[in-house]
Amino acid sequence: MSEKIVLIDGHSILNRAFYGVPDLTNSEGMHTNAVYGFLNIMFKILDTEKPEYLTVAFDVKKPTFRHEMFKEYKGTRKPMPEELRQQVPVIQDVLEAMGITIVKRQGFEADDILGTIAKMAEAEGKEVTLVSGDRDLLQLATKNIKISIPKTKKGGSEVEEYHTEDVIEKYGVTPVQIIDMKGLMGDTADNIPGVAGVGEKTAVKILKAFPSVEEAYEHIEEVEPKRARELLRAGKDMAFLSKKLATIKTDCELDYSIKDAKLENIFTSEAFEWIKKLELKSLVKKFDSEAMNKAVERPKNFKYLKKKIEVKRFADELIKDAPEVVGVSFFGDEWSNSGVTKKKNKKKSGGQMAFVFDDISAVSLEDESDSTNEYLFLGLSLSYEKNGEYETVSILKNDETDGDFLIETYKKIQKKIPHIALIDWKNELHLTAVAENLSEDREAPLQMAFDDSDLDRLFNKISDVSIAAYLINPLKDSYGADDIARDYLDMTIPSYSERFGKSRLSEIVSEIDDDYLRESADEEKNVVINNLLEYTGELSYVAVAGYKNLESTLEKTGMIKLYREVEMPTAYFLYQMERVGVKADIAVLEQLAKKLDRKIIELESDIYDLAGEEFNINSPKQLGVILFEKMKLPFAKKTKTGYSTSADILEKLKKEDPIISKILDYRQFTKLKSTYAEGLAVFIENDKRIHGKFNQMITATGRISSTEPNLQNIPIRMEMGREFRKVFKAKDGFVFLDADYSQIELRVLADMSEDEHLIQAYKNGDDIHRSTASKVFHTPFDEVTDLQRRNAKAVNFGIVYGISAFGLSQDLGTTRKEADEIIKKYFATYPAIKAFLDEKVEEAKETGYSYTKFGRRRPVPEIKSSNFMQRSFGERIAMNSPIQGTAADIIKIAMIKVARKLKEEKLKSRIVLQVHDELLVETSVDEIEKVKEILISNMQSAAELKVPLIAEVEQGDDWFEAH
DNA sequence: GACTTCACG
DNA sequence: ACGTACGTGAAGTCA
Repeated sequence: MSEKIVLIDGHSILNRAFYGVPDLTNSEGMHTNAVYGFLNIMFKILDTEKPEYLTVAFDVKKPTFRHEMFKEYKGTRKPMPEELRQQVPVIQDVLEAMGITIVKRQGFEADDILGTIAKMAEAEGKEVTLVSGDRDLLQLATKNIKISIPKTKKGGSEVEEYHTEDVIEKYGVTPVQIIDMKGLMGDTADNIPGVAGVGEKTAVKILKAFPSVEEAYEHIEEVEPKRARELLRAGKDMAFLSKKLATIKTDCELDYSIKDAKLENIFTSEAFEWIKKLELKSLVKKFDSEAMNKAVERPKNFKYLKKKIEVKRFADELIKDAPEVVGVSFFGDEWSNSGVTKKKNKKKSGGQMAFVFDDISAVSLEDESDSTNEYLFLGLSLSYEKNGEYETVSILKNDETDGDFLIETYKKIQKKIPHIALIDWKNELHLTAVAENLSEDREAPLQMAFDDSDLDRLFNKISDVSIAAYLINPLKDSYGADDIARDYLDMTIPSYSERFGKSRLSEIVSEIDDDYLRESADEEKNVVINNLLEYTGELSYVAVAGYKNLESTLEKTGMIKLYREVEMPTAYFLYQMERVGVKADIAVLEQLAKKLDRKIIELESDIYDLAGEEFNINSPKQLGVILFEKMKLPFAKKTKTGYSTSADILEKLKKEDPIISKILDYRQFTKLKSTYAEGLAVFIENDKRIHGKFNQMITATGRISSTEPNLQNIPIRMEMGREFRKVFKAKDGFVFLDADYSQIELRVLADMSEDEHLIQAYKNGDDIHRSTASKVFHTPFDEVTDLQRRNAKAVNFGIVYGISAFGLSQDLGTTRKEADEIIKKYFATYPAIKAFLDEKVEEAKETGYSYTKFGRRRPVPEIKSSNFMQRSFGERIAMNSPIQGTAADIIKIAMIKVARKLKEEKLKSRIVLQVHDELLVETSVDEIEKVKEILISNMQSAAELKVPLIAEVEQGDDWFEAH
């Protein structure tokens, strides 16, 4: 058996993959579909061919000789779409990471390179498989050179294969004659002109009689039919030029030798990194665990301390050495007390955060006495530089080295070390609190582990690399140790799930704990122990090794101030807010649930009666069939995977049939019951409070998000739903003060756009929507109608969202044309706003980012898309993000100012919720006036805008009353 | 796990 | 011609 070589036409296959695979992007907005398709095709070919050698050829985007000759023909070609162009260097990097030989040579076309190598290989007696998406290469087919053309058909891909005889069978000419064919008939795809008037039929006829174009012209008198003869005569120059253009060269001078293209293991760890970065999850399986775990470069010098005395000695020495910075990680599990499976964050994929979020349907492991503990502390790791190298020490919590002891040790170290680097400080604060057994007193969440007597000092001392990475790119979906290592240390470390699968860290620890202490572990256990300790060590190692790079990037991008003065304090006060929680009255919740239940049951039977049968009302699919097929209601308006039954569609059908309003009510009530009545109940802990999470590293714009449960979407707009705000109560001796900003986003717009009209209106304290209506519709201020005001309000919202005529028309219930008119009038009235929005779009196009007033940035990759819809989306993002993001910055600043003031004044009042433009403060009755003043003054002075920043405060015993 | 729907700012 | 408002999270259905 002779050896095999596979040659791939890089651009052609990438192109085919791009158009054959639906658009895919990773979490950063990188397009990956072409890369994904390319790799799939390549893997499939390698699987079937099992070659010894592999080479991929690419064109270089510079005019080559052959390009030069017919660039006037190729000049008409459409440029490559941006989404594809981005992927060209990526696939080359991936292939390189796989150790695959890539040939791209200035001055040569990929076709010519492939032709040359194919002939070279054939001459060496090898079997050649040439993979390309188009048929240009068929001329190279011989009995040793096979042309493979992958076809992307639904339900899997097929490959068309051509040796000499296959070409003859299909085209009626030999491979070599394909060149002559093209000389005669041309090739529209390649813009080869051919002889005018000669098509496939004639060309084949001629080439049946004469083996080549040259011979046909030599015996031109014998060419039949006569018409063809005349055409040939007229187009002689074209025929020869075309043939030349169509000829693939096989004698290029390449600095290439086949033995260098020897195919080795392509599933390298470098390639695995790429696959993870691109988030091509289905390809991950192809990499064996060896490739996954074999690091390019791995942290080393791991130590594990077990005895108290060892730890003490270590701490003393560390303090004596006094490194500038130490990486620290408190590790453990987050856990739930409710016995109910908590929902995980939807947005997680490849990497995970340092701690495991897993369900706890199983009986809790230990420590049942204190079921209010949300977190389980398991140990501590420290990492620092010594003699030019990093050393890392892990200590598991055990009977000797218990929580108190470890906290004491850490406190000692922290006091003497100027700088601490860590991953996800907020999480770590929770774990230190647990380690200290602060759980008894959650309302005084001042932890011993961190000296918070001087907050400025604290915020400057701590570096949270996760937050830094979020600021640098807020589009990622996780900022765990593995992510930081990959993105900033150029290092591969396994993610949590790669190491431990779905097990919780506490399970791993309890498995090995005793043996680890006794040093009596067998081989197998040692693997587990090492795995665990490596993992825990990496948490602090990555923090200390990565923080410099991250912080210098923050400096370069102008975000260091935002990081130090906004994000780090935010992390700290969010921790405090989570720890304090908000009181929830389960009795109110149960009452509401009962009320809803009664209504739901009633509605349900009414709906069945009206429909004439029972069905699942919650199934849009079944509902659609009932409404639009069985009941034949008109306007089965929208479809995607069926009929749309969304509220705005149903709303329009209300007068058609009484069933519609019943369904709308049913929807509303079941939503309230499942999401709020039942949903909230499971989160009420033993202290009668809900300790939701406020995530700082989720949103693209800088807002905070709320989960488990989401406390930022408690109903308010509908009467019935609004009742749920009565669940949230201030504890005894306290009331709620609820402070919210008035139209913060529009005020930010006024400030950033510097529009005089808007600024003046705000300075006057005018009703802003009325003012807009008055100006846009040329109506005296006092004569503005309700409709005009409503329309103006919708436009103001639209502006903030990144206006589009269609979106506005949807909202107003008018035509696109009318909406367009209104927008035109608006921009005529407020030219500075128009200029501002245009400028933001331009800026995003030029820099790739949107920026807030405080320097926070958001990448907008969509804005360069060749797809109209995507690009428009990018433009709206570019208009909205600076506004929404700046408002988010402002409320973060306000929150920090308020929380600091409460602390400085040693008040008992605490912020318990943040809802984007609102702060809810559980206020001690004796502090009401003071806190009111603190809220208003600090919120209003959070930013210097060109318009007044207004905050309004209300008071109540529950959230219903206070808002 | 994708898709719909709907709660909030 | 394209088919939408910006930013989130949770629950339910269905394959």
